[in-house]
Amino acid sequence: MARYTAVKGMNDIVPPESYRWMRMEEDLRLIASRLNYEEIRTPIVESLELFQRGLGETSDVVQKEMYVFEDKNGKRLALRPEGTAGVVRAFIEHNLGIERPGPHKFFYIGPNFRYERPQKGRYRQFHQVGFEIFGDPTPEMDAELIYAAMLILDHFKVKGEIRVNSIGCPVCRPAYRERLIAYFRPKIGELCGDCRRRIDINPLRLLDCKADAPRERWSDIPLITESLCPECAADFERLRKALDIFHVPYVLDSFIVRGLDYYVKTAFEITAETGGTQNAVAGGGRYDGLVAATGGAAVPATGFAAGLERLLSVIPADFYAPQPLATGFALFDGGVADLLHFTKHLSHHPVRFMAEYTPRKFKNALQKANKRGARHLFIFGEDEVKNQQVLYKDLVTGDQRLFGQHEIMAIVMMLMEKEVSP
RNA sequence: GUGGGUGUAGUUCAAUGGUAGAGCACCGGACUGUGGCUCCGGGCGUUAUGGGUUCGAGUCCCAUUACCCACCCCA
Repeated sequence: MARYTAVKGMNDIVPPESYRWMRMEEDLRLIASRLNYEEIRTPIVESLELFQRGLGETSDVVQKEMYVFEDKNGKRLALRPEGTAGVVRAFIEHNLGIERPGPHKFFYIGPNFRYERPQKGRYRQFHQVGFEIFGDPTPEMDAELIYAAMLILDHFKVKGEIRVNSIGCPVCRPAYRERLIAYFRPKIGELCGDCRRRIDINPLRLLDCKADAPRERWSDIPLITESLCPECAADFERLRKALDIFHVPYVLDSFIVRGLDYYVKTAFEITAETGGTQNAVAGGGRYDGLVAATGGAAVPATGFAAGLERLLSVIPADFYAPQPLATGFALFDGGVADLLHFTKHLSHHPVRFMAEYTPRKFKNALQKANKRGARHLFIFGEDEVKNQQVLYKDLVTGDQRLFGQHEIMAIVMMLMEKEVSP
């Protein structure tokens, strides 16, 4: 019989890697909570229309990357390809903007799905953490958001580059769009096939085409930052001042664009050495029009998402050291009951412990403990059981001592002390 | 959707076209309650699948498939 395998592009997360995931997610939730972002959990399935509206009909995600299906009623549904649309829907549906005063800060963590060809750092099921702020129009809030992204990077000891841009608004972007088309039209013969197609659909995307590498080839490409309307230009200035106050190290990059239609003004991206070409670890910006476009009030919004696979790939390998393992063995049948009691008592304390109830010879217990990578060994042999004691051995230092079987607190204290200063 | 690379034991890898192997891991045993050993024993694996060439294919050719990498796109 053929063995079952995971679906292409969808990966199991198994030990020991799953431990790093658990810890990373714990830390992300903690950081979010401290900055007063509240968690919001939305379904993985939404109506197809929500994404079509929100992300824009011309985006690649909507056009060819979504998992779309019908339920038994014929309703068109989709696996979420990103997190923002669902959060916006929930924000509107539950009147979260009305019952409490803004600004409203939310975060989410979870899987997203896109039907793309997998490669390093890109999977069909991938995971994101996202931060979203509703009800605040200020570029200062954008700056605070970028600062939060920076805090996350710093926390995980990740060296990333923060690149910032303004991509204008419905007032000034159309004019820039025309300038760009006018600039590239005469050069159309020099462009790659994709860009020839894109020039009328989404000319902004020509800017980050890797095949054409426009920024190296032409030095006089019109820049969005030179075409901003007075309001966008002023906001961009305020953004930069606020970032300076936060001491966020950033570089201006006029070639940053966003793949999804809902973004305006502030746009930013964080790249890091992920080992592949997929080096964008996080990205986001302002999306003032999305809430209204989704059927809510005219609520300004800003946010970003970070890819967890990519984030984890740049977190130093030794960032999370597993808690030292303690292990217990009985040396004869009469020790098993005591070992069971010991397991039960230790389970109430924050120590990582596992027992094995097949009696072993002392030597074999040592070998087994070593192979398992345990630091601490507890032995229930004939002498110990007779005296209601347990033998403890530190497998690293070789030290050993006897404890009374009921001295659980003393044992726990010792284990925790060793954890702090080995 | 388009390219390129790679598929041999759980794993890492061998095997000039001529009998499919090793290390590690794993399981069992020996070694009287003190170490990461040592020794002994344990693997017929449709060499990814299906065709073809050949006296003979893990090896060469074709197709399929899976994985990886890249394009594309993005987190």
